[in-house]
Amino acid sequence: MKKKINIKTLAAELNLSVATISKAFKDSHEISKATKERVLAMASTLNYTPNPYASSLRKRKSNTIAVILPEVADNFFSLAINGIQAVAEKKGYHVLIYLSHEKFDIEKTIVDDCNSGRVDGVLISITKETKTAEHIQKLQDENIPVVFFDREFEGFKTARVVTNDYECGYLAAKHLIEKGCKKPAFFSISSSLPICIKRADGFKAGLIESGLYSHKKDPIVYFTDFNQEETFNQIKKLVTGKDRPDGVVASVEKLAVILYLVCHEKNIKIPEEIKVIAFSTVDTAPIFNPSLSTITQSAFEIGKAASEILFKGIEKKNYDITNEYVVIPSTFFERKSSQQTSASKEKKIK
Amino acid sequence: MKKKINIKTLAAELNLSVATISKAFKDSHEISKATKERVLAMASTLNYTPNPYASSLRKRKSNTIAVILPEVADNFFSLAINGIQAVAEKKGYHVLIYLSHEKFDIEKTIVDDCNSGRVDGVLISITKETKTAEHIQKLQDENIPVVFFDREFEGFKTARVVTNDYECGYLAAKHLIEKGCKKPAFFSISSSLPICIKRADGFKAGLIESGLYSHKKDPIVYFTDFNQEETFNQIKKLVTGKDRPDGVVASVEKLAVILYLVCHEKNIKIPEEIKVIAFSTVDTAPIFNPSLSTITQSAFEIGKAASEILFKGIEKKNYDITNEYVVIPSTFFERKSSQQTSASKEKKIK
DNA sequence: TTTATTTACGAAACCGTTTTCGGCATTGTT
DNA sequence: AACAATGCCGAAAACGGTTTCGTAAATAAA
Repeated sequence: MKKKINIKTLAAELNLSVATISKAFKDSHEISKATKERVLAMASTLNYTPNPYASSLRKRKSNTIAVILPEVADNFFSLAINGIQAVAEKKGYHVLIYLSHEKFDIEKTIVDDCNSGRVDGVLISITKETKTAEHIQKLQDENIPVVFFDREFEGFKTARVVTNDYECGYLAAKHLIEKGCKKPAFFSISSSLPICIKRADGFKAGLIESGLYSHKKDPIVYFTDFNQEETFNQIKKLVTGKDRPDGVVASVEKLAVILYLVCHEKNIKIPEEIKVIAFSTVDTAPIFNPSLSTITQSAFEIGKAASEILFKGIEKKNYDITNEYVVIPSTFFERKSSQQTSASKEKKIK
Repeated sequence: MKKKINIKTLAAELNLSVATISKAFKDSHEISKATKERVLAMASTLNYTPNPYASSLRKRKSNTIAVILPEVADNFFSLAINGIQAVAEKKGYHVLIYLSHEKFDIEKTIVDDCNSGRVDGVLISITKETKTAEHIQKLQDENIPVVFFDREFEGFKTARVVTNDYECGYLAAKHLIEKGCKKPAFFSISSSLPICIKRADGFKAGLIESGLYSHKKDPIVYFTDFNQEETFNQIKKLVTGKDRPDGVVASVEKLAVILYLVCHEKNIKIPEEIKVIAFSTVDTAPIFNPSLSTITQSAFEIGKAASEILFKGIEKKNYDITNEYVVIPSTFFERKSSQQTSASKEKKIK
């Protein structure tokens, strides 16, 4: 067990004070060029690396940010992490990843921990269960900048980076209707998540505008449990039952995939019998059977933008980021799953 | 700007010494039950959270691990992160994520930084460029446990968690041949990454065993640049040229996806004209057009196993993990993309 | 009653940096 | 020659916990 070398041993080795070493490392003007070189040289031969925790303690600065996600199963968050990492790396920051697993309790525990000086800022996408922002307020109270990305908490004043969910929901509805759908449905995973509400509201607005909205039959279908099999059966029932939808907008990728599986099993033709559009960042959509029309969020850009705002808040200490509100529009990729078919064409002509 | 409360203010508030507070928090037997309760109560009303860096500095323990990945674009690493996080969370550890972007220089910088006491252990999947393990050796020298997962560095003594690459490559080759392929090819992304070499070697062994291996025409095709378009053209050329393969094993998901795109564009029928098997963890493989046969790594389990070994190394200080070698077998999902077709059947019969 | 033991707590050193402040040369200014 | 300015460096006090060691009081053992 060889002795850990620190700034003191370096100082002793060079017959300098620790203060000098420390200053030499940050290229202070107080230190002569010659001395700096000596220090650097010795540091490299001794394999010295400054202890980040001592430094953080003294400077009250961690050079670390936290990213709190509901889960990383989805491709969206993978891409977002890339975007975040890209700018963190450039700034010389470290990034801690936390998973809340869609549980509010876990989210709260994580957020509270972030309040300890461990991080200089936090990026968060809230869980489906999150109904209050008190825990996040506490972060703000301690002057730790927070920015929501993708999944925000409404009615709470913080920086946010989201996509144009309402417009996309609207666009999806109009598109399906234009392609001949009479009874489109919206598959949602939450009745409280703003991201889902907005998409659903936009969708509903499209229906209303086209005179296809009926209060008796809510076009929004909720899939709130996490069990894949359960969801599969639920969709199967819906899609094979009477009054089944002839078009579906899936609020998340997973629901579209399960819908595809059901249709394959039940031999229901997409898009002839049912048209599908999904909110999704999956890059394999073009090779689905049939290729899947997607509303694709710029996940990387969202992550990037969010962290850029965060760093503004971190670096400019008396700069208020809580008014920052960035909307990064998604793009619609029209593919076969929502194509007009001869069957629907005829109906339209009739 | 309200004053940050620390253990000292807590002590003052309660007329106790800081030592007592500190001990109360770790439920020391030296502290009476009554005092502990007073401390906890006051801590909660004052919203006190101990400073982790002060603690880490003194204890020489960070309760943090590093995960170094080449990239997180692939679904594999998303799942692996989940597995890692699952056990880290249980142990009360924090996880830092680093991306090397397949660059050795970046990897080295990251690894060197990990040598500062910032982390108690590191999980790493090396880059394609990594040809030496000196930087990792330095970690070991400082008694920081390291475990390779998925992408290991061969000939270096550390804990490793991998999958049965050779066997899978062999199996894939045999499967294609059995289904009627006469000229199968293997799409690789690296000629040095053990993971690719092993898969390719297994593949080659399958060919040799079936008498289909020819030295004149190496069945291993390399795609070493990162440009999607470039790769697309390369594959297009290969697949439309003369002497094109009638079967492909893709060493990574991305190559299979691009191959699909090429085939769709060029109207080449899968599996009739070319059969495809991919090493992939993508969960949408069943709904590809056609559904994709995959050799699926248990990414979550690999991450989980790797971090469990790592924590063994962290917790039992004089326990040598460098001999740990876990192989988590992948599972083969046979789907339509590698199905025997009437065309190939006839050939076989002839 | 005396002595040993246990219980409950405090004083102070320590972890490895950063930062303030002060001081001694050396150089520049009148 | 006297003084100010500058360049270069060191001593020491933080930062906020943890840990060792000591000790007074309370209890148990003799």
